[in-house]
Amino acid sequence: MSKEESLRLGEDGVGGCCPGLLSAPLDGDRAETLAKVFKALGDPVRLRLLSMIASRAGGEVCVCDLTPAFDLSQPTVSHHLKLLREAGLIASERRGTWVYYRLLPETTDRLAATLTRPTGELLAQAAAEAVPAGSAAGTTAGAAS
Amino acid sequence: MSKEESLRLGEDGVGGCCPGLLSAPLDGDRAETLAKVFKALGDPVRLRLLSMIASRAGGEVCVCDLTPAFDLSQPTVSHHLKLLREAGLIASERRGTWVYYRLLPETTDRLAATLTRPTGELLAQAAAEAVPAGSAAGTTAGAAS
DNA sequence: AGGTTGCATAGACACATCTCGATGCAGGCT
DNA sequence: AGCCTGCATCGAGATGTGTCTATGCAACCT
Repeated sequence: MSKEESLRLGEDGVGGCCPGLLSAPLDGDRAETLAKVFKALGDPVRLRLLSMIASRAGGEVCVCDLTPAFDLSQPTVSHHLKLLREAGLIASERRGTWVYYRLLPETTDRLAATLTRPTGELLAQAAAEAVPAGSAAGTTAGAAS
Repeated sequence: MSKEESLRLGEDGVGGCCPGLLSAPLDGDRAETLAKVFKALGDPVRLRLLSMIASRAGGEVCVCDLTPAFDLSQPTVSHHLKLLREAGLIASERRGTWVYYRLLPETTDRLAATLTRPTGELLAQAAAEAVPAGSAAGTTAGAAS
């Protein structure tokens, strides 16, 4: 359990190197890696689990608190936790009888960065919204047929 | 096609109202809605499609440019585009013979916000990283066994 | 009109995923 | 030791997903 094969999004996701989804075409390998993390988030049960873990005051939640919060069997909840763990979104630690889960914020931070548009576009949009309409007729290149 | 049932993440995702995944436990309905969008991102082909669309200079891409970029049949690419559309991530418009897709940045913006930690935690972590270790022994409540 | 091209839809099939009950294993009790 | 509790893993069954070929529809071009 200690030697889990959890995902690494690559150190380059946030630091300014790799531009994220929205600014460059994204090669196949990175797409594959990213897809695994998004797939882990693509289930309402896992989203609620992650949310419960992340929003906990102490930063940790006992599985014994998570399981009864769902209308699912204990093995099913355990299965979902495993997927979140393998996606690198959470980590677990056993202390005595109980197992505690905590968020790995690096991963969610990197995901958020991946979904964030380059600053240039944000500025452009802000400008476009500031000047409602009318004066800008033809700003988006030549859309004429 | 114009009356698609694409998802709305709710106007509250970003404006400061709803706190995102990581700061409050996330009720079942919101989890369900969010999961659909993440599920749409949980496939490498769709990630690459979204990336190609989002990073295009003019903001639009013709399907005729997307399809040959993949080692997949035309209906398969069309299917993936449909899922991205139904998730509210992209929109399509037909002009003459060709169909053009463009990013809906509101959705990715909201997703990024959903994955962003509340500012308090960011500050706390920045502080923790600034002061490497040693002086702070016991800042995280009582984790002592 | 007839033919051609671009894209979407329909139906089918292989494979993955979600869920469960049964079982295993670690740690704490009496 | 023996038992009980908390969590993980196993194997099975139902459902969902990704992909294909075949087909349909819209727009353009003789």
